[in-house]
Amino acid sequence: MEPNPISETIIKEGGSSRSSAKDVARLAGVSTATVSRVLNTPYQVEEKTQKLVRDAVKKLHYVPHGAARALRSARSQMIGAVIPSFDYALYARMTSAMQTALDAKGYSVVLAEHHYNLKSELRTTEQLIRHGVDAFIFVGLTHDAELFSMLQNYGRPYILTWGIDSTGHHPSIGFDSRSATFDLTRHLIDLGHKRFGLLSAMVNGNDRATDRGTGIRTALAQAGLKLSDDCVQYGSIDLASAKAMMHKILMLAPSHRPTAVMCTNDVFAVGAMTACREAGIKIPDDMSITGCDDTDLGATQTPPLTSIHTPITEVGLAAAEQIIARLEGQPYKQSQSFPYKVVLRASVCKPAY
Amino acid sequence: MEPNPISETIIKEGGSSRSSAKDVARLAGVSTATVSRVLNTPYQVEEKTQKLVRDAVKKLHYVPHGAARALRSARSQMIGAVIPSFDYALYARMTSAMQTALDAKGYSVVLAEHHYNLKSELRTTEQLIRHGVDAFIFVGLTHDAELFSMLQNYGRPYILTWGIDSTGHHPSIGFDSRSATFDLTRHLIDLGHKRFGLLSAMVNGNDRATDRGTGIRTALAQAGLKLSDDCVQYGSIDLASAKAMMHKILMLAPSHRPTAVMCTNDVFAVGAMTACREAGIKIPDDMSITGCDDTDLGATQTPPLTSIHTPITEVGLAAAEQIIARLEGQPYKQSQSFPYKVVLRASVCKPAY
DNA sequence: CTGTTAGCGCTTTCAA
DNA sequence: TTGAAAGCGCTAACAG
Repeated sequence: MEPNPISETIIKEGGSSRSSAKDVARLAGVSTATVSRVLNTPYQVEEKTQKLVRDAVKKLHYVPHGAARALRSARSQMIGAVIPSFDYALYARMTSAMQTALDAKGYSVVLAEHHYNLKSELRTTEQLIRHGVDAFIFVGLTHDAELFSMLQNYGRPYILTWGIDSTGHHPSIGFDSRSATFDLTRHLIDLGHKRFGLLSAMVNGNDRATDRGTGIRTALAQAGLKLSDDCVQYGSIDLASAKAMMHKILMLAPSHRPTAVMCTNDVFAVGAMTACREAGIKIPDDMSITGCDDTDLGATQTPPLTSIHTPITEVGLAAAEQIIARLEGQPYKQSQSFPYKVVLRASVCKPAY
Repeated sequence: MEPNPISETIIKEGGSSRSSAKDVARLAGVSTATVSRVLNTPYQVEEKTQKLVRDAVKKLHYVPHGAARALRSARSQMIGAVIPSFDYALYARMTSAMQTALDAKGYSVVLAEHHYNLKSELRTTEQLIRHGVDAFIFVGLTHDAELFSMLQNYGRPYILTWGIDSTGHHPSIGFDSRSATFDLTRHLIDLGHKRFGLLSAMVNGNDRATDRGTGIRTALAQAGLKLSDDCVQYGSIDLASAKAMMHKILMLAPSHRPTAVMCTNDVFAVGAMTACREAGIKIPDDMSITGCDDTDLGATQTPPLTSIHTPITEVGLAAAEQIIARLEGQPYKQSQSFPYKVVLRASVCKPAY
């Protein structure tokens, strides 16, 4: 008996192994090229043939092989998001916004954290390039120099977020952190505060924290004030570390102790509030406290935290749109700035004299 | 003049386009097969040759082409994490834990959200399969039936998290939500509460919310109590929605109004606290409130929120380890359960009579 | 509008 | 221990 080609087809249909374009082509009675066309450039194929192919695709549960497509077309449809940390609500929210926008256009998000370490960011990005990621979104303007040469070398478009690159070297989407904290500091100065404290994220390679600090110092300097060294604490972004930092400030002699403590993020501010509560220090009467990023964590405190609303969803969406525009050769803006908003709440008031 | 093959090599070295195994082979004076061996099975290559190749790799900044490798070896080293939402702190934290563990083993995490929609989860997973993702981590036990057949069809290993599959059909890593809320409810009953309220996430396809509700109802039933319909509210997981839900409950006649409101997550609980504050209802004296997941958001409230500490970092790490074990054919446990912990804080007390 | 053919960059036999 | 050569599944160029 001759082997029957039809029975082979039938076996394939029921089989549980992955079906290929070849299988679809055979079932539909066309060539693999036509299968590819139906999926990628359907307008080049006759309606009737399309239906034939689509039916076969459905029947076989055919899903094109991404790696093969990526290899052939040099495009993987994957965007890398390289983020400092997932545990900070705003980074998570930005990623979420990006993912939604990219998913809608058929791109997938490949995710990596670098835990505020620029060398780790470099290594991780290299990994992603190796995995075939087409383009990148980074947080912040400061990065390892090698990062940019690597991206250039592999022809990978990228966008920096959370800041605006005034040198114009890199495409960027963000907001003016410096001016935001400047404004907020002015407000505290206007209330009559003279002695300030600062809880800051480690500034090493973290331009968001650096800029936020700079905005504060600039405003103080203009008012003839300054931050004394023992009123400035640096730490990692978690509540325990924030409490410890604030505790140190509360140990200062009352005549030295700040009447307002500003924080480069809401987590620090909430940790500071907790430390004050535990020490019996009243907020805002004995101590004014401000945060940054306007998270739910801060907004729901008692009293609610004064903060700066950063336009992070907008940044995430814009970054997604722009990276697609670059990838698809459409026009795009070199840099975009979104407005922040100072949100005054009951965690600040005039200093007690 | 003859074209000079050496100058061609020199040009390649300085060029900015991506270098391939061929380029490395040429520079090292070996074949591409040897380049591949040095990178993947170095013990098969003589030390001296290895050095030659590695030097060339460094000089050319060679990074293997992931798609080509994936195509040839049918493994992309990418793990898909399909998560309900990034905006919920605990999912972000789990993803973070997974990413750290997977990154250490050379795997990348590809991320997707489905916004609590199982059909969207199915579509998104198909996308990821198409992109060549090797294996998957999902949240929850309830999924579209087609999801499992698709995974089977494409031979993709997966793990369900945040729950324990008692049927043994699917590998799972999680904790016993039902028993956790049962315990907490018992505590409130012991305090003397008789009228309960519940703020729950939409239970449609969300087994975490379903189980949490079941635990509560079971404990109440055992004590001869029940949830009256107008004391149960369903909504999406954000503060505004939570406040609105709690507001409805506060509108009930005082004789009908619950003395304790339990929530299937901390966001709801904090929204409920806010609503109470705005309505002048004292917590815990006039109203006891409980959450679930023990987030910073709840723990830093005034008064601090009673909640359930869910072992989510452990789940994330274990899921990462297990998925690698499956992928690499090592032994693994079919299902793992981690202990939760009820965390009693000042947001609950005896009911006022 | 559709089929044929070549080849993306790598890994993996098979031979030497 | 190494090289030559085949081919993973797909898309793009070229014919027809």
